[in-house]
Amino acid sequence: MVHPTSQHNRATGLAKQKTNEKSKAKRVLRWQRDPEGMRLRILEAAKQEFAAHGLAGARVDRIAAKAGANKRMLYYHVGNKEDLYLTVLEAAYEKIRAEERSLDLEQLDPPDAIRTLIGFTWGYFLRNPEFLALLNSENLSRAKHLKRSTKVKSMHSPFVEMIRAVVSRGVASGDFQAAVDPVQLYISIAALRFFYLSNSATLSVIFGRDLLNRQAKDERLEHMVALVLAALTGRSPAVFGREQALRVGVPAHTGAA
Amino acid sequence: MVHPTSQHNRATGLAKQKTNEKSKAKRVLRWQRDPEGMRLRILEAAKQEFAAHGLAGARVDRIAAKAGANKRMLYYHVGNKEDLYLTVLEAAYEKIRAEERSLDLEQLDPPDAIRTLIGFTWGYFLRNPEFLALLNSENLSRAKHLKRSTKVKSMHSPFVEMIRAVVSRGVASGDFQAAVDPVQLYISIAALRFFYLSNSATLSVIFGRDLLNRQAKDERLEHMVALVLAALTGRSPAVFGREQALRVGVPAHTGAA
DNA sequence: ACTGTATTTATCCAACAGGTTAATTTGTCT
DNA sequence: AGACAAATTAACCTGTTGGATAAATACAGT
Repeated sequence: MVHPTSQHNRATGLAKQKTNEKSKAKRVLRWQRDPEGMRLRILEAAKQEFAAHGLAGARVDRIAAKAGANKRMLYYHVGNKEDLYLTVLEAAYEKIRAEERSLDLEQLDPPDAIRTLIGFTWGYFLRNPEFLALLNSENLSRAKHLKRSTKVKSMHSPFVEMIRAVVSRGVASGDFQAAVDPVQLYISIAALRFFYLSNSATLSVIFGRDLLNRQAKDERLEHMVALVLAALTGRSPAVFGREQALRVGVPAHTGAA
Repeated sequence: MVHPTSQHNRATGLAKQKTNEKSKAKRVLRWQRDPEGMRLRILEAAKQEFAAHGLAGARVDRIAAKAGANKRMLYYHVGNKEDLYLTVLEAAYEKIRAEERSLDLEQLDPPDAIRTLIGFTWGYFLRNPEFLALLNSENLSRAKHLKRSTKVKSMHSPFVEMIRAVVSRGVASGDFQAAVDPVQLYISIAALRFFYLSNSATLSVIFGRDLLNRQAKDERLEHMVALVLAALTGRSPAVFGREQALRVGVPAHTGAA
């Protein structure tokens, strides 16, 4: 019955402060209006929930609880479950596109530009692991929702053009030997990081080693950069992947998936 | 009420043939026992269902219907939903491991061995698209089920060793310039194909072009082989990816995801 | 034919999940 | 202060879903 801060302490401001000890219980603790904040909390909670359980596995009640809100609020502020899902997806794309646009490769020499590009996206996905899951979820539904989103369709990644430019410069300068379809290269770079992170759970079980600790992640980044640069420059930058990989051999487990 | 062939025509043999028109309706059409067949149909149906909708989205009733069975049969023959899921997963791993073992690279010179390896796995995933979805599903649940499966954990892929051997030979023969950690290379090769196929739905929307038609798939295979071989040999095998990629430029859309 | 067990079917159910209704509270404008 | 819209809450409704029960049927051994 008591509205006040019913679910969470979503103290948006100077909310509760015992106020007047006499006034009816109803008025001791108050909730405040905060539509924008509420909407944001809902979207954040929904992102976590959808990322953690997928579209079908996500629970509307859990989202509400996590947002310190009421189920009715979701419908009031966003719409039904699928609307909510699409909104989350669109926000995720917007976020990554915005960060992508902040990257400037023009000053760097081609190999460094590639290094920077790979390092940047690697970092982004490490910082935003939910995005991986959201994309997988959307692919499971065969992009059904994305197709309906004119918003996302209009948000082109600047990376394809960046890659085209860098490769072009690299070929001209002699740094790179081969011309590559920038879309293919874009996909390949995305693949190298995406698969590793997205499938780290199963891969870790199969290989019997943790692929997400600091060292493993560093090694992976090193390997990806070396692989791509070796392909582009035609000069394998020393032994790539783990140093002494072949001489020393690889740990115990060596399954695969 | 009429048991006979109630859901499907799962004519396991010479099932219905109008038999004796006089005998009671109950006996006109008969179902036959076929435990092994039933189990297989259930697993196949379950594989499709789990691949299409994920673990949470899968519906036990749909699996039963698709298997031409009854819901009770699932519990009788396999167990509850999660048991069923794990069984499907284990069967999927068994299948790919079996095919993997059939691949013999020892006779081929190192570059051809790599080509063959990539082509083989590419083909496997094209022929078995459900496996992609199953793996994604399992990663969504952070390999919770795999961890419980001693079966899968003991099924090591022969590919890591094959790659180690091939790279080793390649370095010795001078075909390859760099030594690579075979596990990293294994993951990278897996990544190049997995991401492309698994994310083709969203990528197709973003790029505004179909990534799964014949030509696109051929180009992708070509690109993957070229990328890996260029990195290993240090000799970019001509322009890789799409011929004239840079000169001609790339189609209309060029977004990204 | 007779019987016990394996296999299969039809039916039911309690929990759950998404969505809706209606009441209550808050802030703002007058 | 009063009124009206925006925001929030609690309670309810209904179809679904995984799972369980119990009855029916088939088959093998005798």
